Amino acid sequence: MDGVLIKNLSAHVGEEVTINGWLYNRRGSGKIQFLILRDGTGLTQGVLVKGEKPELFDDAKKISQESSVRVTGVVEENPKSPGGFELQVNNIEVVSQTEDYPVTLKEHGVEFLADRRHLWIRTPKQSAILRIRSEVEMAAHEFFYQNDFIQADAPIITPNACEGTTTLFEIDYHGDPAYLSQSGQLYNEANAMALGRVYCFGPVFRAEKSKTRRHLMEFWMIEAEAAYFNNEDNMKLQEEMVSHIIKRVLKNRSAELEVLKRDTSKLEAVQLPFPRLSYTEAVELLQKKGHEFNWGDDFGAPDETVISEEYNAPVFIHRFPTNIKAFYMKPDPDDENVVLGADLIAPEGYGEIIGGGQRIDELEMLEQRLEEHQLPKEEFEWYLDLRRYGSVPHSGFGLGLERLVAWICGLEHVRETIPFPRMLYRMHP
RNA sequence: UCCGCGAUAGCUCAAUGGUAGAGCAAUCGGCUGUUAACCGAUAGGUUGUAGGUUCGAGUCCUACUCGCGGAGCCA
Repeated sequence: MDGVLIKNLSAHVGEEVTINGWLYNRRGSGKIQFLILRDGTGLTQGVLVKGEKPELFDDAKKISQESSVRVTGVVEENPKSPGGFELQVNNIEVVSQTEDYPVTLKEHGVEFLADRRHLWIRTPKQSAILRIRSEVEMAAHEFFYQNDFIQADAPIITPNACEGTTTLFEIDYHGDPAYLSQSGQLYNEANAMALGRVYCFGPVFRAEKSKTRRHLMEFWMIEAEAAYFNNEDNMKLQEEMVSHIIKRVLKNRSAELEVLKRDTSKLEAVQLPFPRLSYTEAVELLQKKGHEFNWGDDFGAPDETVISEEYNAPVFIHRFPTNIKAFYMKPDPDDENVVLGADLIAPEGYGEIIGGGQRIDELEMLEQRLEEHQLPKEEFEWYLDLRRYGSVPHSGFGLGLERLVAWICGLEHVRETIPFPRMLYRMHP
């Protein structure tokens, strides 16, 4: 493919180049027109003057919104053009003419856009979000590699529930029931005993009928697990990762954050270390602020928002009551009523973005927990083997990619952070 | 699953129980530096579905469908 990407136009001033893209919009008067072009890397404009090329000028007038075009012209610097550079057009090849494009540049409602998600993602705001999502993903991979983690992906089809609590999507596995994974954690633990420090990154599925701005039925989770890490090591790893991701997005995606009108001072304010609050301290904070809350209850979304508003960085809440957490969470030796785990709550009311903790490494205690949670022991024999053969203290966490991206982008809803969201009552297109 | 709100032109929205309208998009025309360009004209409707109240229903009532927001659960 010949051509230059719009984001690289600044390196070609004075040269004739070809942009391979689509007609985003057209403006102009009777004698001059501006073709606003997009190619996925940005926007620029092609300029046509009637007096110079009357035939090309008239042909260009017939090109409709979102037609695919290859536009050739000479690059000039111009502050009035989107991106600061424009093309003095010499030739246009219409690759495909579009008829009746449904998504206009004016206002649309959520339902209309969601039904046309495959076209909605072409708009500047949506493509900016998706570029930031990609940047977050790359930053996470980069962070893990810099810290000697190996990517070891977990299976998506699983024979049983990971934690036995959440509702699962059931599938027919050649006659046997199987389930779409809600977490790669148990497999991560096995991989960590083999490779030391591992992470997996993939889609997970929750069939629960959650209907809020923070929930998807299918979402992407970055999960890490490290042998010989205690809960403190684990929290340190998490805050360094989140900090690394934010720094890289600020550095490489400032143009996209600007398209989203994101107040980046909120992101720049995030400093290490993140504040740490025990569950008990968090309960006291809520009570002090006049909220009714009893020790032993789990936090709801409004409670998380109240706590997060106290800080301008994500905040860890650690040592939750043992009986509201998953079966594999290790009790604190100093207080068996609480576990060595922590949730990371994002600022500005975005809620929990990470859940993690130290895992039970003693065989007997884990067997007892499986029984208490009424989980089928035979399905977990392989998991118990990890405690039989060379068990070590280990910790890990899972980060919800969409919630992190929603916070970084300052979005109202996680549905815009993934190209094709799967939500309660909506899985088209 | 529960609570609340909504559905009118392609889109975004108006319309005291009394002739369904505007902006944008579309189509046609005008305009030599536009920035969701602008200006003029044309066309565009079984008011989500079914029933009810009324002389008369977009408007009031009932049911249903679909959507949105929130709760719970979680990331």
